[in-house]
Amino acid sequence: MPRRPARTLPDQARAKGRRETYHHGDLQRALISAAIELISQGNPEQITLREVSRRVGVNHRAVYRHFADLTALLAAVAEEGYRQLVDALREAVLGHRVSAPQRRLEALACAYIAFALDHQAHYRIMFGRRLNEDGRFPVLEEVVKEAWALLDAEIASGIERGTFVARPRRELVFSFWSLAHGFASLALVRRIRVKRALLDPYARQIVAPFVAGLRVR
Amino acid sequence: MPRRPARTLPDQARAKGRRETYHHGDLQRALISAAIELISQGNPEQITLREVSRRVGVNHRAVYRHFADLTALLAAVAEEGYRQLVDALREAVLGHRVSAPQRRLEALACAYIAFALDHQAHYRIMFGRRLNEDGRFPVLEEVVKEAWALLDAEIASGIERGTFVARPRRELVFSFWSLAHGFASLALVRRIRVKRALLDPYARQIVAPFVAGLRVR
DNA sequence: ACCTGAACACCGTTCAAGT
DNA sequence: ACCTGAACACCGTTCAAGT
Repeated sequence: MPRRPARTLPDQARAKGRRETYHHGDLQRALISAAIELISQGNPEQITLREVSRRVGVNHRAVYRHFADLTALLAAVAEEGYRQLVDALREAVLGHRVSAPQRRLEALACAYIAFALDHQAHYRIMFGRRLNEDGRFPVLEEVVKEAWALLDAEIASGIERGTFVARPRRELVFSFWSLAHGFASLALVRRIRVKRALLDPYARQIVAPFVAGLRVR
Repeated sequence: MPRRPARTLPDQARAKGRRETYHHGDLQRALISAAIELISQGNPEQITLREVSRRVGVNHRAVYRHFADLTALLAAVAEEGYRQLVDALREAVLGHRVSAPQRRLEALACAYIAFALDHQAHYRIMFGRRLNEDGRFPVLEEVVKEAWALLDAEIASGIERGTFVARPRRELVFSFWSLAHGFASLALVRRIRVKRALLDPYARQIVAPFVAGLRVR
């Protein structure tokens, strides 16, 4: 458990020996981190305002300084998750710069699904509920678009090379995303049972018909 | 709101003019129906033991006669959902008895996705959480297998006809299911925005690369 | 500006009873 | 057998205050 940084406690407070629960760091950041740590081995439902603030060491009311409500905190957690996902996907593409478009798509699918399985609760927060129902979290939408752009670039380059069929990219990206997300999501609820060690070959098999269908004939 | 069947109220109770909240019908069935009705226009989270029992007109403790806990009620709701899904899928296949295997798969995908969109909260209960973590609901697993069997039969017949590649059915079924579930699930959280009226052509486009990839070359 | 404390209206679940 | 009622330990959120 990360200790509160003993930074700028008001002198009065320190003198009185009280206010030990004041945070005075980046409380917003601390709350998000605590929430993510809280679910690192567990369920999304474990994120409650009260538990998270307890972990950070502040009154549960303090959360409302930085988040309008529980949904806002969850949106911030989701946002951070999408950022991590984008990083993971980017790394996967970078590791396959010289591969054929088909292999690159497979690598992308593997990275995507591995992320979901390795961050189960986090992934479920990212995709389990409509968090942005009223359009309150535009930044969240931005980060999602980054992930989208990554997939889109792969499809685009495959089409450009003449390897993939020249269907509208939008369709193909959604199709690929549905496939990867569907597999990940079914694996998370154990409708598909996969051993983590065998994930890569399994994921490749699942993606295979789609990738084959992309080939120009 | 369905009224309690005025059946076998104990005479004493009737005489005293109390016990009006006794149910004395098929309370189990009534609770499941009330739960499903409760979410027919709304979120899965609206199902609470207290609200459901309120709707049926019994004390919230009465639920525990028929369900071990909230999860057990949700499992029953999910079970009923899978039954309805199987019916919808079966109807779709029956409507396309004479079509080519590719068209039949497309029809199946459309029916699947339409079900998810038309029963959003119900679908999210079916696929949103691991309900059967401890293997407590074997019947639930049975119904899921029925859905599986339907998809499997389609793939099998396509392979048998020599239309689909002879890959292991397990792989192909999971791949198809991932695609359909992924699309449905992304549509539910609005990561994919589809107008309900345009669902069928849209779904067909999403499934197209997969179906193309199934073709023997 | 930032945090607290008490209060409100909800939960699921347990225990001990009523008919 | 079946249902109730009070109690417990949780929630998210609101209001009014403290420093």
